[in-house]
Amino acid sequence: MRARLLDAAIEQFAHVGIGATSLRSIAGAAGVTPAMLHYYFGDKARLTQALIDERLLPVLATLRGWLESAGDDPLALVEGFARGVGEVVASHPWLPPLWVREVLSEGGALRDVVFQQSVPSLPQMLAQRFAKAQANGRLQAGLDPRLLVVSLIGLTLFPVASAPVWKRLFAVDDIPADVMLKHTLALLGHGMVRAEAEEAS
Amino acid sequence: MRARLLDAAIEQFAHVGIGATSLRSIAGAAGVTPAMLHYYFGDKARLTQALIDERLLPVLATLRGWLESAGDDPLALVEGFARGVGEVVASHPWLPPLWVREVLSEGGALRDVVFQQSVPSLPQMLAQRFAKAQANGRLQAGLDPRLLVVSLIGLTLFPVASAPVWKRLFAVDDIPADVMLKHTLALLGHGMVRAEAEEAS
DNA sequence: TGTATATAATTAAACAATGAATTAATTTAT
DNA sequence: ATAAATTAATTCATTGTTTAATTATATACA
Repeated sequence: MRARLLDAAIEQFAHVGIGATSLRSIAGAAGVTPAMLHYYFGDKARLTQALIDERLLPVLATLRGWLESAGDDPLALVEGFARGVGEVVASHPWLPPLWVREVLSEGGALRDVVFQQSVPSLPQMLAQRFAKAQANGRLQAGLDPRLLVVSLIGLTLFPVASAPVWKRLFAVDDIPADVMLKHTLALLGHGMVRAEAEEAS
Repeated sequence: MRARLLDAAIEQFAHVGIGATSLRSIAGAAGVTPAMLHYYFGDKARLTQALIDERLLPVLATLRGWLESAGDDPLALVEGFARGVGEVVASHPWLPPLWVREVLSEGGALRDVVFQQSVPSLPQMLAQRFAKAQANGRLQAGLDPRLLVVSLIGLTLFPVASAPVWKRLFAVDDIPADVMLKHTLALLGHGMVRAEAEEAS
């Protein structure tokens, strides 16, 4: 039941936002009484924290693991990232909307929490690894590593029939492009906002 | 006062979401009593509708106007788009977060309303115009117009010191890069989601 | 010009509905 | 029979909404 409550909660949090979600509707979606939420989590804040600890952070750790185990071959890196994002999004459909609403957005309720727990910025990691690959000569000189990241995103958005190489890299099985889109946008946004903030300080 | 209420409302709607914003906090931010909202708008739904009609749609029309008057010279098109987005975002800082939260996001409260009113997808318009420019021979063959759109976004996100031409195109005066980012993400997301939906049908 | 009067703008107060949070009682499982 | 799980019922704060009363603003008239 605890798990079902977490399921219902994260689904609604992602769909309409944390602030706009009532404990009643969460309990209702799980088919139980609102008192169950108090029984298992205490209050809304601790429910949210449980969601972060038990659902959000593990997923981010998974994505990070993909990057860390990808070596520094740029093509493997890109493919691993695309595939990893695709699989994660396919199995956790709540991630993109939740990320956009509550982490990426200004005033998002999870923004500080997620950032404080030193979740690494995935796009930043990607960019660093591309830079490293370039330093190792595995990336043709003159191609800015950052442009690679950009292309990664762009080619996730557009089905580019005229670029077969890229298309092969981004043929992430049967995951719809718009799902890929939303998640990639969210990830990108996350990293960019942080990068800007760090640059300013 | 009506205008000040709209200001306060759109600011909070953008910042914490429509569902999570109370009429009391809107009135409080405007320094008046909640009854003023009833006096001017009736209820929350009509307040939201007024916000759409009087604030959101005019801004979108402005952006569309820039595109329509840009001709089909690709460089002018890109520059005009970047400048237009920059100016709009600078004068309407609530647009990016509101767009991400309530239009782009699944379950966003403004999603259906905005789409129903046949707001044109800016990225789609951009892509079409690039295609036209390419057909007219003004764009070097082999460069997919869609990639241009992607690069436009990418170069808005990353300060690409190694690509002076692009950098010149995107030197949008003193508009911070992260502001450009958020809005571009939002615009992009809007267009992409619609494009995918139309492709599927 | 000054004053009365009507209209607009604003507040104060209150209502019903919903929300979060808690407690005690009841069921279910072990 | 003991503990865990679940519900019913309750409390208190907040929200959306409305009404009546009050203040300001404009308009008309002497």
